[in-house]
Amino acid sequence: MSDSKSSQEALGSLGRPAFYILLALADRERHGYGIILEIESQTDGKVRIGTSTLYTSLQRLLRRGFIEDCQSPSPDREDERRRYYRLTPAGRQALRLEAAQLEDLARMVRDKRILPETA
Amino acid sequence: MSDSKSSQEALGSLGRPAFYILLALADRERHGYGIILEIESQTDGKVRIGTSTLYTSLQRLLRRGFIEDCQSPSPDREDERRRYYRLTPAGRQALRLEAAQLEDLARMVRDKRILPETA
DNA sequence: TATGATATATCACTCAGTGATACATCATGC
DNA sequence: GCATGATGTATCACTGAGTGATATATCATA
Repeated sequence: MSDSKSSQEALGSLGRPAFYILLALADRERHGYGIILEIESQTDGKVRIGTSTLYTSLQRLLRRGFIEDCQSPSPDREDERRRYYRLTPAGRQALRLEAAQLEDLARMVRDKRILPETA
Repeated sequence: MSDSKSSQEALGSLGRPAFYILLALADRERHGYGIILEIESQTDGKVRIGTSTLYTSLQRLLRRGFIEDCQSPSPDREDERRRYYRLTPAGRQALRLEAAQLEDLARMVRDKRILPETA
């Protein structure tokens, strides 16, 4: 094999659940359970993240520096159990990168005419 | 947790490399190395699948019944080393499903205005 | 007949996703 | 007061996907 040097990787390291999570945090900070509900809402109930997926993903995203803990947006009258997360600049950057790749991919799909209708 | 019954899953089981592979096989049968080149070509060299990723993915896709072996499209003057693959109906179905999910995701990205430009 | 591109394959490792499970707290009705 | 269901966070153990490294064979060519 030649593998033209720096091949092997370059595929974007975010899994789908992780991507949904970052996307849910794109516009504002949210707490874990709120992320689940946001994803469910945004996808008309089609995508449901389980709690194990959510919290293990959150851990990994924290470790990678893509998200960070933050204060509740409304500190008064707040549920004490909640833990809030927001995107870091690195996380936003990663999300942009993934989003761009996704757009490319969606374009490829359209070009290959896989779907009956794409309009 | 309540988890509203049939949660936990529903996320589409195809990883990105696997998706690229199925997409490369959407219009015609190809051999392994040809799939690598097709992906590289379709993405302007941005996405490069390594051989280990390719062949282990092909094995899994065979096992899942998403692709199958087939004859060379031009049996005369053919490289004996090549092994050709094509989509099965199940594979095409899986690809359509993934593609539809991808379109939804791309739409969500556009709605959230993650990218500076989407037009 | 050496070389580089083409071609397939496996191993071992890592990491992400996930079902099962546990447990705490909030809001509500009885 | 207290049971209940929704809300909320967390961990364990398992599976499965992706991948760098490596090996090997054949093709085209110079």
